[in-house]
Amino acid sequence: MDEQARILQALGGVNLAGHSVQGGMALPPPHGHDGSDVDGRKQDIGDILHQIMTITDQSLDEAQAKHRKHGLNCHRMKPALFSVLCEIKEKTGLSIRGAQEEDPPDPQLMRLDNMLLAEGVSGPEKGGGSAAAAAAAAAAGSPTDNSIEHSDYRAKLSQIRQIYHTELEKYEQACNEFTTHVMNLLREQSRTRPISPKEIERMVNIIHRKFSSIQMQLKQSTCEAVMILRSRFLDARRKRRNFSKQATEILNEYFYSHLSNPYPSEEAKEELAKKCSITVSQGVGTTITVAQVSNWFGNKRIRYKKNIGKFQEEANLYAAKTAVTAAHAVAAAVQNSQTNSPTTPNSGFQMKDEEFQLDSAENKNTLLTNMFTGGYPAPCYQSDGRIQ
DNA sequence: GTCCATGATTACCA
DNA sequence: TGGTAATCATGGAC
Repeated sequence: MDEQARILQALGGVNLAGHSVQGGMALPPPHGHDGSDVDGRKQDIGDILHQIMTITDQSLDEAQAKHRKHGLNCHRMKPALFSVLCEIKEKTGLSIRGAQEEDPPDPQLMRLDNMLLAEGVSGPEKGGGSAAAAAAAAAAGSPTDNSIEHSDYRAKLSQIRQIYHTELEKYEQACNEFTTHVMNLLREQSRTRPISPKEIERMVNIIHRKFSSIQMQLKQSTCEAVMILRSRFLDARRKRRNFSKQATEILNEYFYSHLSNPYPSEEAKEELAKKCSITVSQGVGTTITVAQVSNWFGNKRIRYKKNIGKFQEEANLYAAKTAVTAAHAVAAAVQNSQTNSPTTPNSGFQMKDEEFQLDSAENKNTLLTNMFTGGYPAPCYQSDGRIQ
């Protein structure tokens, strides 16, 4: 069965504008005739169908050039045939839509959206991702010494956010413009060829899907930029900062005054961390955590043990400093007529490493010698080894 | 750019 | 679980 015959069959049962129905085919009576000339009408319909089928195979310009468009539009059979063609096309379109619509949400897109939202790039601006920056910094173990880095991070994140939104706006604008253009074209063409509103809608959806994929690329690039930014600014390893001079002095004082047992307890570590962090409020240092104190002592023990000679001068220096501090304390005590007899520093500690014990014992002698040749009394120590 | 100092990380051990 | 040793990676002086 050829196309024309199929369409003619499809016309069966369709009432065209309330005209009479004959033999399953609704046909309008020819103007000025009684409608008995069936063969003539069939020929008429055949002609118009042929013209329509031909014109759909041609470009609009080509069709217009041949003045067919106007002729067809003015043909008395055009509205009826046109609506039938629309109906057929609608049925075809439905079967295509059934396979294409109702796509599940793309999990990759969802991940990207969630990440952009969490980083403060998309969604409402909430301080440019400072929460994310703070969370990452806290995870890195330095909770409050990141104000400068945070401001840099926020500035960069704000730039990313701005670029993202600008690009997104451009894409949306381009999408809208293109959609409008295509819709206008289709509406224009719908006067000539059978294009239903649903088909236009389907085309719009296709366009939106295409632009969505472009948007996804934008989101992916933005996420990558944020990840790079995070690793640059917030990665703990990259963010290593030397401790302040004051903090290093505090730690060294403790280390050299506890040389025979340089293993501060948790309480001592906390106290040291607190003492070191106080310098922050004076604006001269960085906050130091208990974990960092542990790291520092770990490194110090290893490096001291590896090269005692190198650290000898430093040890003497801190021994002298400790002695001075202790002398002041003792002087104050004497003034109060409270005669507390100082205990021997570092007494009663168990060494964890025999080799280290020997080295430290030698050094301890040096320290004590320095203390007493300098005329300073030994410092007072608490039971846990802390200086009073 | 090189070199050294140093804070952080990791694997391993007791 | 805390300490050691090796190593990485960065800061800073030169």
